[in-house]
Amino acid sequence: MSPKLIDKTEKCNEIASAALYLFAKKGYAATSVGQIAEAAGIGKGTVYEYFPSKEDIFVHAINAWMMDLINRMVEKTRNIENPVDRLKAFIEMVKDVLNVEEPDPKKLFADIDQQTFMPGGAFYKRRHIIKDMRAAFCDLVVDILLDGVSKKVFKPEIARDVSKIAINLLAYLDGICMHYLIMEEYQEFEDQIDFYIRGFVDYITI
Amino acid sequence: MSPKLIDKTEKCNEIASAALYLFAKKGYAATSVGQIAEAAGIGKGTVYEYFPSKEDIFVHAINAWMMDLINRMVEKTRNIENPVDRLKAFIEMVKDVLNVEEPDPKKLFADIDQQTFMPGGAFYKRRHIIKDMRAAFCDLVVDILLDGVSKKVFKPEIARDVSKIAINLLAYLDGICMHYLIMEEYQEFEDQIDFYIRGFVDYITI
DNA sequence: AAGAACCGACTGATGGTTCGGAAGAATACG
DNA sequence: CGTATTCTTCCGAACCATCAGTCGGTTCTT
Repeated sequence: MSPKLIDKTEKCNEIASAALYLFAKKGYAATSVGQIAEAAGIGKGTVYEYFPSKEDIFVHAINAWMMDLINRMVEKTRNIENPVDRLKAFIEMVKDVLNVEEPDPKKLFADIDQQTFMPGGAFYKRRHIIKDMRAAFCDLVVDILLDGVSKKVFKPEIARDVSKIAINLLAYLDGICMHYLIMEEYQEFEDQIDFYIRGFVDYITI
Repeated sequence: MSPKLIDKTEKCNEIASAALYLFAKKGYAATSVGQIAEAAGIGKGTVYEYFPSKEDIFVHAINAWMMDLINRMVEKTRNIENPVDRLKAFIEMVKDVLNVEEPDPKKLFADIDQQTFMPGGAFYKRRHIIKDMRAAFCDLVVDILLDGVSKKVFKPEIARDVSKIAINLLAYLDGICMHYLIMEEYQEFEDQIDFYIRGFVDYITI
């Protein structure tokens, strides 16, 4: 009637986790379902007991990865009292994400864009997932900024445009990270961010 | 001895141009060599008389596209006297690029990143092409800024950090364009840029 | 007639998805 | 207690579709 019961959710996570590692290592297209199965220690057919398609594995894996990322960022910056330090800690985390070697995050980013923009891509009809992720990052920055305003460290007038400012800061970080990933000069990358953030902090602090 | 002579270069450009249209419409992976041949009005085998591989078609097509883009930008901004207007004209062109409908540029950008970051990608071992393109854009911005300094419209002290400033501006534009492409809200996009540029111009003008 | 230009059928490899059935565990029954 | 039954879980061989790239031959120009 009801033999061997398995925690489907847990197994899904295991498969997605193994898959994420491969996606980050070789890219989505170059990773076959057979390799995912092998990495997860199961048979190819079994994968399809837990996911209807390769695309769904990607969506699940990326979703978990991004959620984890944003959670860690919120956690790490939550208890920093000084708003300027908190902002800088956030930026430091953004920089750190890029320097993970083994499962290479830049491949994940490239694949996410690909799957978001191409018709038929895994995220093409689930763009809301990507949008929600961006919104979560934006919320964190807004929170840091408003915290600074309430502590009388940042100018009160930035509260009015706080979401514009947050989006612009995130856009800059996005762009400069991309610049670094292409140009591959870490020192320049750090200098650029320092230069920018100095101006930014000057602009928002009282 | 020397029969039918064809302008190889010209034919290469024709094929690449037909290919670019398809790449921008359906993406690199979803475009087959057969479709490129059909679009160019030739047979599949003929394509291989002009290009050794599909990847080379992509490199050639993207190269031509980016060159044309940068040339048009230089051309359009060359004769604007007022440095602030010139800067704004440049930004206007960047915005315009995103709004080309038919051969969708965002798919090209996604494919370029893909082919640059993935081992074995068309640009993976030719990253210098992408780097050079970015450098060309940077040069244009630097030129605009220094022109403004020499015309006593922009602060003289920005000359020292002019290349840092240019890269940061381009990074911001990159990032905010990506933001727009994902979020798909044009009004917000324009407001964000306006907001940023107002601050930027304030910061650099005397 | 020589060689440049062209062509599309063919090849070979790849990889997502399906499927028929094996292995195993809980229950039902004799 | 042992056997049959039933349903879950697992599996990898086989199926199928898709192309990038090749090749042998045709057409065209000089």
